[in-house]
Amino acid sequence: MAAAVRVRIAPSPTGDPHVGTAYIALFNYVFAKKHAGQFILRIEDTDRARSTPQSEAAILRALRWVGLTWDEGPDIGGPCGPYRQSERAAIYQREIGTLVASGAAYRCFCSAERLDAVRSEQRRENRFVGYDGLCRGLAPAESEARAAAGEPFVIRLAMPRTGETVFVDRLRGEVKFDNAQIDDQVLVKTDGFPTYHLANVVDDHLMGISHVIRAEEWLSSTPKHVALYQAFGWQAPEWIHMPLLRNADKSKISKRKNPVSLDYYRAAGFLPEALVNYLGTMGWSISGDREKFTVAEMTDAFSWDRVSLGGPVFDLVKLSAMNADYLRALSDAEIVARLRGWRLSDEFLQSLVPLVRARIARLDEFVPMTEFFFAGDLDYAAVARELLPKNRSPKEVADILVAYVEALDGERDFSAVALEQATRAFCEKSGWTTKEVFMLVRLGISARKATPPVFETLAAVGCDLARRRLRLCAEFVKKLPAPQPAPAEVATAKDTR
RNA sequence: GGCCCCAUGGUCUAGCGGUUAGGACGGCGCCCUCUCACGGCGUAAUCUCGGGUUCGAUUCCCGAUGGGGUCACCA
Repeated sequence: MAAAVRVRIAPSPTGDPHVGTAYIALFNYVFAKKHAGQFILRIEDTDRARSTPQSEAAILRALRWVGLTWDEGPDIGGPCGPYRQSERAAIYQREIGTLVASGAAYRCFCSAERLDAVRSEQRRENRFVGYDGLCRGLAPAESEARAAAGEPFVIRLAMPRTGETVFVDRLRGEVKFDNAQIDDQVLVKTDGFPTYHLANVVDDHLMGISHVIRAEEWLSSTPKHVALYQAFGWQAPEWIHMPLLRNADKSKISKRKNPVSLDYYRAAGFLPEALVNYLGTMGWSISGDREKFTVAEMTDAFSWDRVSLGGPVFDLVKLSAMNADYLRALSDAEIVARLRGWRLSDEFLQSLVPLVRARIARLDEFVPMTEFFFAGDLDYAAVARELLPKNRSPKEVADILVAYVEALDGERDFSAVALEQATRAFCEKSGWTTKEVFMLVRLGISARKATPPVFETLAAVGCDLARRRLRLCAEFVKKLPAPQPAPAEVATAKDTR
């Protein structure tokens, strides 16, 4: 008598659609389908400073692109809506009320300064770092009075101070935490919005989530969630923490060391079915000698017993090889259709025409002139000389390129006008001349010293490909030999290598 | 640093007490071939270490080491 399976993916719309979201979504999706359950999409936008509707839209689009469609979600509704946490404020308010009333949670009036001071002292003394519980002893009447008087406060969970919290992770077995090691987590922020911990638990319960399948980074906050379920008197779901995708150096996958946006993979010409297959081989195997499978085949064969917990390194080379397999299996006509759905669309070609029409004398010049708009990674060897402006070292150039990419990360508007404005601001801040930076950007995104205007070009290349190329370009520059130092310096340099 | 998780070639993995430790990517070599690629064949490369348990440990237990995560009014 297996209970109904209801699982969810709960992304936070605060940036690009993340490959890790697709990874976790895949396992949720497959598990749901395996057990004829529901796969739910819930948008966790309680960080009102960072959440954006554009990001939410991008996440939905990307998840659809990889084919992981949901049974309930903010766009299609369902019996447990709304599916966007920002629209569920009344629910959290109601639920936290019961916790405050029962004493399982309490108001905390401590200032950020005081919390900082407490924490830094704890850190200095190498002790457990967490809230010291000052406001926990406040008399209910005083707490009420101060709140009524308009004093700002957060609401914290009153964690049990003794004993231990034990829960079962489906993949690891029993995991135990000493309660004294668990912080009195903030559940409601000063702005009245719930934190992840509260909203997540309340929604999972109200939406009937049976299995929480999420990334391992959540493992150490699970005892807080377990404590919350206990405080509410609710039955906790089953916990399943998937291993984290890793960079080549084994650290948690990150945009500094790996393309991480699903939009990049689409723009770079990966097929969604290949990407999703590859993600299915991260920490999971269908059998000993097979690694190519569809989502449907993965569903048929799925079992948690086939999960391995060592954090898998995400390898673009291996992904590309798998992508090649999928590509070759397509018919000629299908490949043409894919190309048209990618960049060889009328729409994209038309967007390029204004950039080149004044620069071409014959049609045949269009292709060579626009070649880099249709490429993935570029080779900078031919422009190596140009990449080092006068009096700039390889390291300086590499650093400025990386700084520029990071500045671009905050850019929501990727139009030529906005990009020019942002880039000029960047130059002002960094002290580099626009002449230097504009040329470096041009070289980075095109590997050419002559192109249509940089910002139009940048906008057309697109932010995902552009970021990838600029980072690669930075790496290329870093390896360039430094310009010839003055002879005197050579004579005295002894620690060159 | 405290707490928690993890550990098979460079990478993804199979293995669930006795195997010549299997497959894939990548590397190298050969074949195919007008070139390149595809394809085929071959090859080098792995059980982190130390204790147990056992007739026997890659496999089970403990410890060490190493790696990772987490310690926010971000998720």
